[in-house]
Order: sequence, then structure tokens, then C-alpha cells
Amino acid sequence: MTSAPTTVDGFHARLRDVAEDLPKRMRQCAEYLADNTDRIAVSTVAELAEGAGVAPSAMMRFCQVMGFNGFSDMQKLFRTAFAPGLPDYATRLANLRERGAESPSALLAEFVDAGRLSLENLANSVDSRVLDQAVAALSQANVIHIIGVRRAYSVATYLSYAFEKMQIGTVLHDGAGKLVNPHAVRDGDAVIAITFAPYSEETLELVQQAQAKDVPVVAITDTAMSPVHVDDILALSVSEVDVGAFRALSATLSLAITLAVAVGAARGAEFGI
Amino acid sequence: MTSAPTTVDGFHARLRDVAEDLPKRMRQCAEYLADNTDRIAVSTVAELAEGAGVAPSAMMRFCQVMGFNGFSDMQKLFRTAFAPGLPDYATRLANLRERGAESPSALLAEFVDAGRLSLENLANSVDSRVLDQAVAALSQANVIHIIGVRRAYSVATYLSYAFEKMQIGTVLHDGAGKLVNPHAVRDGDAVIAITFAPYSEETLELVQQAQAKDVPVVAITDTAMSPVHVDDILALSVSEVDVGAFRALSATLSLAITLAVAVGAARGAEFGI
DNA sequence: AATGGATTGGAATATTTATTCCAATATGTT
DNA sequence: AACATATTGGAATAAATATTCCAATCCATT
Repeated sequence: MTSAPTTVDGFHARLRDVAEDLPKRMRQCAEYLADNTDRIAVSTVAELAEGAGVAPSAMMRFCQVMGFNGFSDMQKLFRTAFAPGLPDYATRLANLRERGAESPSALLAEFVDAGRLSLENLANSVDSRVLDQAVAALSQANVIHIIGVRRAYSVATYLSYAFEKMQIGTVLHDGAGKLVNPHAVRDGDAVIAITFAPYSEETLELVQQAQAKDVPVVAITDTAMSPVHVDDILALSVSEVDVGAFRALSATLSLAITLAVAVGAARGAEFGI
Repeated sequence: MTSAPTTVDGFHARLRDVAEDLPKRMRQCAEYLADNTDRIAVSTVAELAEGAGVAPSAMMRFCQVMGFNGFSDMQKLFRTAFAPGLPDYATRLANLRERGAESPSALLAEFVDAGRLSLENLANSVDSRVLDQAVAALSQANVIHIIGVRRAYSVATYLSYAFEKMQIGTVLHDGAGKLVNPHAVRDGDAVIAITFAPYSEETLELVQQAQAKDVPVVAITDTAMSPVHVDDILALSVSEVDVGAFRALSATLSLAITLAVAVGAARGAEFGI
């Protein structure tokens, strides 16, 4: 009989050891506990089981797989190791900042903060009418063309991935070597253009080509001053709060995934991204 | 009847209010709990009573003096206050099914919420020691190799973009056609691997190759169960809160940009991303 | 399709833990 | 000192929680 872990680190190590080759429910338990280790001390089996999406008895069994006598035995480990230092978000951020103005931790605090502000902003500023229209247009599209370069390219790759997972056909135009192929855009398709200042030529060009063919265009862009804010284009603007000269993409990505999932749902695609 | 405190601060305030003019045993309870507030979440009445040197029933009575229905009621305050985020994941999922699929705006609200929680989580859980080490390792690298496929590919492209903007040499291994080129990794380089469950072969392979050559590896990954959580790898784990079966990248991207900017700063590169 | 073994959920049970109640004790007042 | 009132501890009960067990289901193998 293998003995039970006696430290939190040991617990994680065992979790990894055991992870391979585990039946479905047991795996769910492992994953949930790995992600929510800190809840173990303050939850009941039933609560954890629900969180993991399994029956209480399954969670019970998992404790034994881990080498404990039972749940209480496992919980004891976390209750004694329980470190009170779980201050709230605000003080935690302050702590990160204290590690020195130029330290990576302080920087992380800044970006986290900026991200939260950007998200808040997004929730308030998105025009839900336009969002609805965008989803509708994309749902009916035959092929969805996605273009974005530089910083916007990450967003484009993410959208492309998300759509493909839901078995929605996409073409990712990656402007590599300035080679965008506007001729690939046909009647019945739709275009998603992601562009931020300075608005790249390639992207705008593809947008124009699409408009000339009466293909609907959805744009994810920054301010209302963006060149894609014209009639006919379904422009969704996101303002990211920046940290110094740098700008993250938290809000933009959230908008992107929303778009993808909403379109997937509208098409009745299978879930599971 | 005075109502019970609903926050930890409120609890302490009430404790002070009540402190004057208390019989002996009640006073003992008050003092003990003031000193050991953090144990409340993880103890039984009996344990706390023993700690305070009183009978369990006395502790019980004290809970009522404080305005709670009983001990469980009081404990609930500390158990929920402790774990931020969303305990009842199940109901949220149900909500999503009900309204999210119909209205893109509601879906957006979900993702925004999830993003904010993920960011909070990130601030709480990042190990700043590992972050420092990662930045140090990358700062000294000759070329930084970046690998990530599927969902992680967006993160990889973003990192690649950010580094290039700061004129830091990178190679983006995009596993297209399963073609990763481990031989490109040389002594003096460093690797950033981004991988989430299910952990892709290509990524893990590149990591192994790098380790064989004693090239430092920084990993951005999901749970502590991830296979990159082994010695020698500087693993930064981010747990994104998911919306139904979908998971955004808000927190992951924030961590990525932090890494990039911190490395840039450490190298004294010109800013401007 | 049939078999065996693994895996699972739920009902039944055991255990722990919270809560109430009351008799015993202490405290203060006259 | 005698009384009334407040406080206390412990035993009895109620409730919550963990744990076990078994029948149903799933899965792979033939």
C-alpha cells in the first residue's frame, strides 16, 4: 500500500503521478482538485464532488486512490497546513507591487489591473445591437475570413482556432509577406477584421474588397476613430487600458471568444472548444 | 435583534463592540477568536472551544451573542470569504444554457465576468519567485523559442510579436504539419512553452529536447497537474475560469505580456510595443 | 452479440459535529 | 446569610457529513 502524501507539495506530486491512466470520473476529480486545492480545507465532499461534476462516492474513492483513508483524512492535511494569508484581491495586488517598482510582480499587478478595467469597460461599452447583428451575419456565412496582423494576429489565430473547433469553416489571412488573397472571398462569405492603430494596409484592403462584393464585414477595433467605423461595417470597439506604452488584449480576447461561441450556438454546433 | 456581521471586517468590529461587559467565558471566546480568526473556517466548535478553554456550549452561545444563528452560520462567513470566485459553478453553467446561448450580450457578460475572476486568481496565485526566475532566464537567452499549438498558439503569436517589437530575437515554432524543429534550439537559448490540457505532443517534445540540452524552459500552463510541473522547468500556472465548456485567455495573455515586457525591461530594450 | 471486468451512482449506514436544554454553580444584592 | 439572577458545563438530541456497499452501467475483448 502506498502511503498518503503528508505535505501539500507531496499532494500535487501524487496527483501528477496518478494522473496518467485514470478513468473518466477519477480524472475529473484530479483535475478539479488540482485547480481548487485551496478549497479542500473548507469544503465538504459533497461540495467538492459537485464542483468536479461527480458523485460524492466518486470523490471518496478518489481520496483512496490518492492514498488517504478517506476524505476526512485528506482534508486534515489541508486544514493543518491551512495558511491564513489569503488577503483580498486589493491587498494582494498591493503586495505584488511592493516587490519593487521594476519587478516582474509589480508589472503583473499593473497588467492585471489594466485587464480588469478593460473588461469592465467592455461590458459597458459594447453596443449589443451591433453585436447581435454581427452574430447574425456570421451565422449565415458560408466561410468566415479572418484577418489581423501584428498584435491583432493573436486575436485572429484565436478566432480561427475557436471556429474550427466548432466546425465552422474559416480562412485565416495572415498577411505574411503582405500576401493577402482577396479573391478567396466569395459571395455568401463573411469577414472578421481585427485592426488597431496604426491600421494596417493589408487589413483595410481586404475589408474594402469584401465591401465591394457586398460581403458583410465585422470589425474588432480600438476607438471610434478607427477607419472601419463606417456604414455597412459592423464595428465592435474595445478600448484596452494600457500600461505604459504597452497594451494587453484581455478584453479583446473576451469579445472574440464571445463572438465565436455565440455564432457556434446560433449554428447549433456541438460545444466543446 | 441585531443582525450578524456579513464581512470579516464586520466581524471584527462586532467583536470590539461586544467586548465590553462580557462574562468571563464569553470574554475568553472573544479573545480567542480575535486572535485566531483564521482558524474558524477550518475548525469544529469543539476545537475552538478547547482552544479558548471553554465548553463547546459556551462557544455556541458566543456565536449567538455575535448575532449568528449558530456556529455553522458563523463559519459559513469565513468559508466563503476565504475562497473568492464562484463556488456554485453548476448553477452558472445552467444559467448559461438558459439565457447565454440566446443572447450574445449575456454571453459577453459571462466571459467578462470569467475574465475578471481569472485575473484575480492570477494575482493571487502567481508564484513571484518563479516569475522572477523566468524573467532572469529569458533575459540572458540568446534566442527565445516559443511554442504553443491550438489554443496556446494565440498566446505564442502574441509573445512572438511582443518580443520582436522589442527587438528580442525569437523563433516561433508553430508545429504546423507536426513540424517542430528541435535542432534549432542551441546552447544559450531559452524556450517558452505554452500548453494546456490536453497537452500536445509537439510541445512536450520540444520541451524535452530543450532539457536534454540544458536549455532553460519557461512554461505557461494550466493546472498544477500539467506535465510541465517538474523540476528544472519554470512553470507558471494560470487557471482560467471557464464559461460552460469554453475558456478564454484573459489571464494567460496578461501573464504573457508581463513576461515579455519584464524581459524587455531587463534587457534595457527600447519600449514601444 | 456475449462475456467479463472495470467503473459508476445512489441508497443505506456509521460517524462526526452542531445544537439545545437543564440542572448545577457562581455572582451580586438586600 | 438568603435570595434572585446570571452564567456555566455536560448530557441528550438533532443535523450534517462521511463512508460503505451493491446493483446498474459502461467498455473492451472475443
